[in-house]
Amino acid sequence: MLSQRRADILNLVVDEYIDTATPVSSRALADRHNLALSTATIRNELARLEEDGYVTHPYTSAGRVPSNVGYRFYVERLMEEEPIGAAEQRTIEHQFHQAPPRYGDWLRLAASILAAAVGNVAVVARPQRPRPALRHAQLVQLRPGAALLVAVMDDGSVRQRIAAVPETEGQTRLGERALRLNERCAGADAEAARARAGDVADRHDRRLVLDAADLIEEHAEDADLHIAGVRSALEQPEFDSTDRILDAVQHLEAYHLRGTLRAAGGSRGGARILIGDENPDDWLQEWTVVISGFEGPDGATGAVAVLGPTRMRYGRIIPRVRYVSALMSDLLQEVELQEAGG
Amino acid sequence: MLSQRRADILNLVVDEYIDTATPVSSRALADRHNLALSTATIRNELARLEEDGYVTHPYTSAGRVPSNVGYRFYVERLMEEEPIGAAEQRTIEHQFHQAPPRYGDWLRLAASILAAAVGNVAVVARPQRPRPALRHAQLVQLRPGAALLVAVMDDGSVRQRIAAVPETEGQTRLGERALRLNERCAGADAEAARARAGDVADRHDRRLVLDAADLIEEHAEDADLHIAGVRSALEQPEFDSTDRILDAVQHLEAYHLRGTLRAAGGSRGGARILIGDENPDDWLQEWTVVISGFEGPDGATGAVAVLGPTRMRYGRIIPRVRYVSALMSDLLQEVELQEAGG
DNA sequence: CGTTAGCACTCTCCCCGCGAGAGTGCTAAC
DNA sequence: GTTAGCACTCTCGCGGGGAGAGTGCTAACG
Repeated sequence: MLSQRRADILNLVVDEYIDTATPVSSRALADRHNLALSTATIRNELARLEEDGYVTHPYTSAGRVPSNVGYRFYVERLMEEEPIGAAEQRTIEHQFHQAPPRYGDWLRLAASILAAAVGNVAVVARPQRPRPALRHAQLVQLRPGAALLVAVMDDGSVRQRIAAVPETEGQTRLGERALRLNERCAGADAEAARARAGDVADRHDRRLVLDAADLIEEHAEDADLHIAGVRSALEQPEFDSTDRILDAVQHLEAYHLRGTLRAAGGSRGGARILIGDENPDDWLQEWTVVISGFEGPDGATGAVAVLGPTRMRYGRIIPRVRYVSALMSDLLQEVELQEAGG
Repeated sequence: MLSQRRADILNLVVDEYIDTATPVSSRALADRHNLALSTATIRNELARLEEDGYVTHPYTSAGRVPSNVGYRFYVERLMEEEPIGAAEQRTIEHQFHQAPPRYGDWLRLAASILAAAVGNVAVVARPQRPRPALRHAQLVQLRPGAALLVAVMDDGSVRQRIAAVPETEGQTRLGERALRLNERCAGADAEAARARAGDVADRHDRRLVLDAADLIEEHAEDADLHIAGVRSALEQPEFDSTDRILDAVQHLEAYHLRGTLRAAGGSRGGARILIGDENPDDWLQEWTVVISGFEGPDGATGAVAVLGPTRMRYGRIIPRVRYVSALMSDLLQEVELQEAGG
């Protein structure tokens, strides 16, 4: 285990590096923080820390940079969380309550607020039930033979697919089919719906029941992910080359992030932190993900996450992810509604 | 008007510049295309073209670069459209028919295919009716006092907002309210719904009718825009500095593009082309937008667009935008459905 | 009068070298 | 165990300078 002094030094190294984004020298530590030590002694300690893998050298005779191990230790033992002041809390909550009534916009707003508070990419995933059931289905005719099957789930999520229908039937007949579909499948999860398909005599109706079952089972649209703060994240010095930026841009879109977030999972209440190579994804090897699950209505769970370079302000970001996550839970309990609107 | 020879030279300048992305010299024109002219003569003609505003000089003694006026003339009079070969057509249509059944994925696929074909940003906007009517509404309780109002429109689009409901009512009672809401508003557009609100005695029911009216009126979610090819576009030489890339990234997201596309409008059938400063948006001053509207079912209109630097391969891109747009119309008429799926 | 060769001039781009500066590791003294 | 001193290393920024590409102009040519 690390001696007290060495831990202190590591702490300072990480703090300093997070702040300046340049390798930290023994001189910087001696000057800026009043260690009662000479630079030579500090250098010795730094050498030991490097032996143990907490810091690295980009090249001989540059300062030290924390390693993933160093960050991990920092997050678990050293870091001081930056409290969310009363003013900041008010600001955030105020923004939340100015929310537009549209649900999607509201989630987007949440992402923006968090992104602004932490200066990195923020992601908010719409709460969903693990195994949602069908609330209501609609058929919207596209053209003869094809209709859009729109399914509203009991967690409010919506899924759509193109379904085959008899060529000869117009919207009226399709409406009747939708009615029967609802009678059969309302309240059913995928399994139940599929089980019920067997009893259906009409071939097209059966097909629709199976389509609906598929739809229930499918993952929700990626539109259910809201991303903000990409620009501020990419303005950080780690993204100096265009290649890095383009790589990041490519991965930082809803469609791809879906999988990432699912993999990272949501530890309800707390915040899960994945630093650099702790991430399963290749492209995240130099990123840190801070993620926290929150509770939506009725067993649904959503997630709030921040993504940034491993050199991120952990002490600031972690409590804010937790805070916004908790706020989301709260607001889904007592949503402040503007009485105006019409 | 331009003399034949001068028009020829302009044509070559634009072709060459599109190809190489470097200012075009008189020598390059003389060498690569067999003009029976000396470089000196070409230089004279270039000087005249510059006087008339068709080309510019980045600095004294560099080659010539087409101006917006030059591109405009090129697009209208000079350019040769690059035909879509049988093989390419097959490839594209094949990809389309491999579409996953989910509607959103299908639109996304369309954007990807187009983006791949043109090497630039492609956008596909879901078809929507100009004044949709409510098909069906659902209430999903979030918490006491608040519910998610989900509205499925008759063009298949879906809108959601948070609505106030009586604190004391659970999902069952809300279901009854939803039923009444549907009875009152099914088939109504925003105006009709609002008109009917007056007749509703129950205060909360009335509030819901008005909420529904708002929802009908609102623009659809930005999730209805599908974007692809950002990376390939940003790899082009015009995006050499990180600032340019970040600016582009910031604007190239669904939320912001919505307005842009609406402004550009969709000329059904053909393709509308906005070059550089012909674009209303500030950030598009060095972009060209090629946009084409397509017909969805039942009076709904969608749009297909390509965005790229003004130096884009017009002759390639324009017919492909038209083609994909037409394909979308066609496919919404005779969607090929895989019989498998369950 | 249009076309062309020749030439002087200009501007960019890239490479290179070099010196300043920052930091380390090591050694020897305290 | 701590510290001062020193040699050594590596980066970074700056300026010079030459090569190269291209133009505009002028004068000659058919």
